[in-house]
Amino acid sequence: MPSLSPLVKSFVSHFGEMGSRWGINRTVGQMYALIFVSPKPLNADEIAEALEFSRSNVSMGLKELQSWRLVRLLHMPGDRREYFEAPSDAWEIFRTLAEERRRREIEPTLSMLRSALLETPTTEEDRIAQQRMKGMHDLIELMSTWFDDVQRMDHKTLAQLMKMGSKVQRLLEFTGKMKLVPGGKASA
Amino acid sequence: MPSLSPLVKSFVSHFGEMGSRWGINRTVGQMYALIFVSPKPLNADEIAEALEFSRSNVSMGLKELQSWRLVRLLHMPGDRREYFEAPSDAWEIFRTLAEERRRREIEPTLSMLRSALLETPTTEEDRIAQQRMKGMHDLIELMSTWFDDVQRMDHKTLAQLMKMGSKVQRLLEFTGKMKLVPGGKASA
DNA sequence: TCGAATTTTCAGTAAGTTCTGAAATATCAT
DNA sequence: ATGATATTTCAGAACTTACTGAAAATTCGA
Repeated sequence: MPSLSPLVKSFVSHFGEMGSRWGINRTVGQMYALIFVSPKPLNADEIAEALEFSRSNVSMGLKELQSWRLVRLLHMPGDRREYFEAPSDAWEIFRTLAEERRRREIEPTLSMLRSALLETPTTEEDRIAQQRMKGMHDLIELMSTWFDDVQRMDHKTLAQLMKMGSKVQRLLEFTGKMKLVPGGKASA
Repeated sequence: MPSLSPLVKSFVSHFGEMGSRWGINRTVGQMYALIFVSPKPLNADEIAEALEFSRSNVSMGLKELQSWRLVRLLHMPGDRREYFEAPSDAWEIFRTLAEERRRREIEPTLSMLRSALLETPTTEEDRIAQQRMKGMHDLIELMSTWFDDVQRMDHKTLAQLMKMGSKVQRLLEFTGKMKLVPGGKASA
């Protein structure tokens, strides 16, 4: 993997920048980008060489990418080194990211909010604060369960739905005038 | 705003931590949390005192929050100081955040990907790299326009839709068997 | 078990960021 | 205009995070 093509170089460096706006750091972002576009799995030395990072930095970075489940570890027959590849399906990546962020950010926030909502407010200030926290809690929870739900749909349906965009609204209005038969089939 | 209640304190400090996993820094996260739960608009001195930050740090932080459009500047009659409040509607906050992230992260990424896709790949490696970038580009674009669309729906409908979750799928399957009349109404 | 190949750890340093106090600037009532 | 009040800027200090090289640990074939 010696000297990257300009195409790959610009992709890699963009992900470096973006990564650092995100929780992930610049070099880790670059490592991910490199693995993502690589036609074959890469080992740590190849990554270190291509990006000119120290071997140990690459080792740390790979650990982090694994903790985000963004890369998969695998072995090549007859080679003792560890190789890494990234899923190339964008939907899958998105799902993984969403799940991890949920676990790391959403869940802790929900649980903080829930315990705040259990307190009995003693002052008017606290009453109002709690009210706002409730609004935030409810929205996060709504989105969260929606996401769970939707995540279980297959790509095709999901894509179809997204392409409809706000047209679902009309559909919704229309079907509001029908009764949905309990068995799961609708009838006019 | 002297000495925060424990309720507010824990909310504020959680947002400090969370903020720093995000692009925003710890103190800015705390300032936002404080403004969000406050029953009335706050001025810079009140924030500095409540959180024990230097006045100048508060000034910088408020600038940043304004740049994210998370707080609104306002004046109190007969008071020369600037006061800040945060929208308390969680949906509105969510929309604002989504718009800002889109502008700062999604758009630049899309444009990087688009220009990468215009290149004619010279090697097999680049061909494959480009193919993966295309997958990523298409997904981001799909989500992006979907988001635009959905954002224009009113809260009620959106909430209704989200509460349905994956049940929309059934609806979709069912209506797939109907013809949608061009005029905008559906008929069986 | 040995030792070569590979990966991980970690202390120290480099680089980057956040925060402060002091000074500069702006705003407004008089 | 003046001065009192409010806000911003900015250089440097304090703190945090990222990165490296060297050493330690692990793995595995022979």
